[in-house]
Amino acid sequence: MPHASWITKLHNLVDLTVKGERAVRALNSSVSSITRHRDFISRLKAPDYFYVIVSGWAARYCIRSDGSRRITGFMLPGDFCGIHAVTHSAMDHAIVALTNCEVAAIPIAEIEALCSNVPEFALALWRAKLVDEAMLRQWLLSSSDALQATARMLCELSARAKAARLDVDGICALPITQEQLGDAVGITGVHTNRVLKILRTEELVDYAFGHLRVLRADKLSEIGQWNDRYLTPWSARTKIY
Amino acid sequence: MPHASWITKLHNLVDLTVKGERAVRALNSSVSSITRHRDFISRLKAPDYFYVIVSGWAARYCIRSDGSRRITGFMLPGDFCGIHAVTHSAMDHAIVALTNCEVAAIPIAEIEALCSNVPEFALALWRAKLVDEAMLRQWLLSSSDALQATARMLCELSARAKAARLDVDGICALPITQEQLGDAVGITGVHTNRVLKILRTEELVDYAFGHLRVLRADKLSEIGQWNDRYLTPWSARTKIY
DNA sequence: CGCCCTTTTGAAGAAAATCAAGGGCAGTGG
DNA sequence: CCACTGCCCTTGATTTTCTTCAAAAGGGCG
Repeated sequence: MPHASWITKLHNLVDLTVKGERAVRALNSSVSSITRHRDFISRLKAPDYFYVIVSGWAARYCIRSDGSRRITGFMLPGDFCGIHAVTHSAMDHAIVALTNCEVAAIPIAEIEALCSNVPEFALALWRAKLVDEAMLRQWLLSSSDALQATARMLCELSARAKAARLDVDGICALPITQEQLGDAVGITGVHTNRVLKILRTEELVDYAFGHLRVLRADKLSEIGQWNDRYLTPWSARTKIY
Repeated sequence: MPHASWITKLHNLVDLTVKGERAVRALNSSVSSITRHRDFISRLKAPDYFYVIVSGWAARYCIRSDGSRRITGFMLPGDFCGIHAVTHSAMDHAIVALTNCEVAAIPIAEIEALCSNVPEFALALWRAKLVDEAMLRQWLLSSSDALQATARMLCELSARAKAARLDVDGICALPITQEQLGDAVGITGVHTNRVLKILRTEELVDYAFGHLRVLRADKLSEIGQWNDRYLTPWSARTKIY
């Protein structure tokens, strides 16, 4: 069960041994296609499987009482979810396919066995969760300033797309609407549009529906008060920050 | 090494067996006193120990480039931290004592051994982390409305204090300033004050420095769009939401 | 072509930040 | 004992930011 992007992700997370990689590839899973806008993990119940995104983009989200939506995390190919299933916990949020997706569903028992037999896999799960959490903290951190929050979001998505090798010549797919981006940043779609206009006219990014190219990574990071440390906190850094 | 509040917390998280509880009590740890406003886990490096709050309040926080602070999580007696140490990861944030605290430092190796020998302890760590993450999502959800966010925060803190048995006759200690509360809610101290005034004049809470009593839990929950599901997602609920 | 979805822009209004100043209370020291 | 100081709470006035409401323009597709 290859799913190259997942293997890439795991290698980014830990030193996956040959034995470990073999065990991951040997997992039973069934891949299904999810159409755009459909939830594949719903709220209030424990998910039935552990899921890995094979292709497409998904998002964690909650609906407010006024009907508005807040996206609390993006999931790219190689990303996985379903820890709630492992801990027999009900979801406090749902996960929706933002684009048409292929997702691999893996039985919980297989994941549990893998955690016991391949220690670095358990470590990978922990690290991935710590990164998820760090991203949430970063989102909270910049949530008070729309320009900063948007710049930060573009930096983060661009970096994650690069890490997942989803970019080609510096251009990465960003198959989401401005409204969806706003739902994640915490601002309205209208305001997202205005903020993106600033970033474009300042020639910091080349953005249009479907793709993103960061033109001035230095400037964009500065505006977004962003750096990539929190995405791989386990890697030794020689740089002084 | 009792630390009753930690045992209580673990029992809230999982069905801790007698053997498991004995193993937890047998842990080696050294308790130290942290004076108010001092960091006991700093940013950019992996913590040296796994920590359990014995008494006092602590908080996870980040500093923005303009010098302002965002609190991204409160820690009450019984709460623990240090997963970054277990995964050999650098912290993306720091943890500060909001009041004078006693914290128990437990060597990482002891925690790792406990995870191997007491399966429900490992599960407890996972569940606690899922709750931390759910809290962050909730904070993000309500971050656009100060009244809602503040009401929600008071609901959450009150519920957590109750769960940790820190309340007496419905009054729980809340030993933090309005500015600290604002740092957590994501608004200025001045605005926090105005919002609290509303909640007080509406007679929803009895709040003053040091203590909180929720007078109208129903109303407060409604304003804060809050319910306690995300705090214990593993417990079967018969209620229909 | 016409429809739907998305983007874009304008104008008015609401929410929160900022700036500024005063007040209460506890601890400190003359 | 009382002035002084520091910290926190409180309130008012002004300004900035973002939302809301509204409308029009672009683009892909049956």
